[in-house]
Amino acid sequence: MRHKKKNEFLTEVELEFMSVLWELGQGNVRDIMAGLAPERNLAYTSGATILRIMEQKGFVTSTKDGKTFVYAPVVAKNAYQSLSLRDLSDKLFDGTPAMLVARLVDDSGMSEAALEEIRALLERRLKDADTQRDR
Amino acid sequence: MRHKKKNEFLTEVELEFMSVLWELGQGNVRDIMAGLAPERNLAYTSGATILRIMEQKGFVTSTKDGKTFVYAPVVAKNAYQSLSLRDLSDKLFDGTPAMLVARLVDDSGMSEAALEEIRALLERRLKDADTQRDR
DNA sequence: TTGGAAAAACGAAAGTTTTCGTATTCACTG
DNA sequence: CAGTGAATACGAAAACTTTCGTTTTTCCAA
Repeated sequence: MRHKKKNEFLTEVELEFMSVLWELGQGNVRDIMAGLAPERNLAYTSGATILRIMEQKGFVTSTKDGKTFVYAPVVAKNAYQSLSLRDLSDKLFDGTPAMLVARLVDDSGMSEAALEEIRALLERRLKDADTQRDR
Repeated sequence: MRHKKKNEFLTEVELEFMSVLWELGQGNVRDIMAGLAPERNLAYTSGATILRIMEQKGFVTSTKDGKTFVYAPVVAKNAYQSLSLRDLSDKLFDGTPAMLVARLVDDSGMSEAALEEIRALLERRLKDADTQRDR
């Protein structure tokens, strides 16, 4: 017998929907389905079901506009990005984010400009840390 | 009706097993199960089934040692890391790896040491790029 | 050579995900 | 105020995941 596991992660389809919702800020079933990939042919009721489930799981909330539900994200995209990165780092990079960046930099063909940008970001971040420590 | 999707990604449990296998290089069912988290109590037959399925899916190969299967990874850890990063970047960071790193660095959970490590890495990478360009 | 231990083969059960059909509810208009 | 079109509610089917029990095979030691 398996015990029910509570998962803080979105499923594949849920992530599709949530991505649109992050983009829109909020929307009803039709709004959100309109934002999916065009080749995605999903029955209206399927979309409604997915959003209902997402609300059950606590990923979105809804308010009523007339008879229609308007959904909004509960989890911010930033927060979910962080969560996902921590998860990936733990599971696949021995919990060492530096290794993750190394792999990414080694094979994503990042432009020199992009690398510079990241380095600048790091320096700013490190300076902040110093300031904190020395205070 | 859903159409059968071929997934190049490991499931949760498969990743647990594969991680051990990457560590060991190769191993039989007992070897691999011994490498799982200690609190993981899994029947022997479960482990055997998981590895059989992983072989069906093409994630591992096996050779026989007497009556025992010895499994080895087909996909290298590096390659799988890259695949996973590309996937995450595509799905959650608009296909922009720099944004991924930015989020990682902004994430307050990172130690100063880890930040330093990443900066060192980037600097090395940038110097390499310069060397390439100036040649 | 054979009996027993260990491994493999197989199937099945329970949970999750994805999809959609049918039934019901609801708001508005004629 | 009833009818209709749109939305929700609900359940169920199909695929996939995770786990394990039972049966079969296989090696080897007494």
